[in-house]
Amino acid sequence: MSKGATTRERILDRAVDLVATVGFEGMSLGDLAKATRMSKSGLFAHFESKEDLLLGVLETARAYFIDTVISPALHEPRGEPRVRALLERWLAWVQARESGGCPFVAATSELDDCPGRLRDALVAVQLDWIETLATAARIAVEEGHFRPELDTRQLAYDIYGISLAFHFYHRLLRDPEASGRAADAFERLLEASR
Amino acid sequence: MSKGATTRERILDRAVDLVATVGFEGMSLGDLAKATRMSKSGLFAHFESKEDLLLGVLETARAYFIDTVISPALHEPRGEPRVRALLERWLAWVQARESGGCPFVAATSELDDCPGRLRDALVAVQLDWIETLATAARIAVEEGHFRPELDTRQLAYDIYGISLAFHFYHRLLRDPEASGRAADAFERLLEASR
DNA sequence: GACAAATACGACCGTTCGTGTTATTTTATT
DNA sequence: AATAAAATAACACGAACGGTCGTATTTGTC
Repeated sequence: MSKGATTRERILDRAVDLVATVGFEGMSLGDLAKATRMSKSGLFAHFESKEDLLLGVLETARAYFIDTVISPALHEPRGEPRVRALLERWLAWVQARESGGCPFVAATSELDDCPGRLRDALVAVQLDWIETLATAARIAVEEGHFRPELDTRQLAYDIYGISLAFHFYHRLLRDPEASGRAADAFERLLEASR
Repeated sequence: MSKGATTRERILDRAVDLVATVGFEGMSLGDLAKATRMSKSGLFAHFESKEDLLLGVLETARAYFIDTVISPALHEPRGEPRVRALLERWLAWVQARESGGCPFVAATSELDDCPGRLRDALVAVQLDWIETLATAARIAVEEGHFRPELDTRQLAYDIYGISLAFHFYHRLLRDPEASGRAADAFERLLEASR
């Protein structure tokens, strides 16, 4: 891989963390230059615009999310264990990124009213995640772990809600019981799905 | 009331909408001046700093939230009807603010990592809301609508999750079924609480 | 080691940021 | 109608913004 591509990746890696902390709008090229110890112009030469950079950030975060949340969960046995792994990995993903939390959650509030490629990319990521949850639930129905008439898309919604509530309790309220609350809600949800 | 105080309120009213759309960091004094058709300096004379202005925005939004969500719900009969009213009014509150959604949700992602008076004020608002939910649930237990051993703080968490999932489905994904999903989840939650 | 290409740099553009200071207009009181 | 006070505007400031440009430095190839 060329040196340029390596640098570009290094920039994007740093940018993912920065964006999660200060948001998409909040990250300036100057900040990112400082964080990567490059000059602003040298850094910017790797991208054709700031939007292009931010799209790169989103794509990098997406790849990282797939690696740390989705792929490992897909190696769990089909059915309920896989559904369980998806939520648990997501909670761990939020807790691991101690500063900033989930970059997609952070991005949502700033982008939900800003039409554009960036918003489209974010919607795609979120729909994909919800689809992953629903599919895992459908497999759990096929495996006989869940009731046959279960509305799997509704289950995806429910899990999504548990996740978001955890994110807010944990990161804004700093509630030490956040993960306990999430676990409690999730277990009742699984119970009701069987 | 003096003219100055009137103007200050007018500014804050406009600022609440603007903040919900572009976020706390995203709203500049220039934007707000344009929106209120005032000069930047004439506007700024009503506040001693931008943080002071933003605190005013938060307080204004809080008062508005109490008027449109909490107070009407508290006029509903004690017990389950009141719990139901709280969620329904919250969903309506999000849908009514077509641009920006709930300003508190918008503010959370930007402020959860920024210690300061602004964050403290936001946490207070959210804790107050959660406490309101939990109290309404506790009353429903007293009234015999809900099971005596129900964990009412957990119920508040669950409702919080349903609300947030609605916010994201509705505003980011523009899912027309968002409110149906929320209603479905809520009815099951109530059922399980009886 | 020479040379072209890739990469990074410092300086700088016009604009906007938050925030002062000063002047002008509007309002309230006599 | 005159005047004091309050409210608004005009203007300037230094810093930071996204972005450009010409130049220097590094890199890979012969």
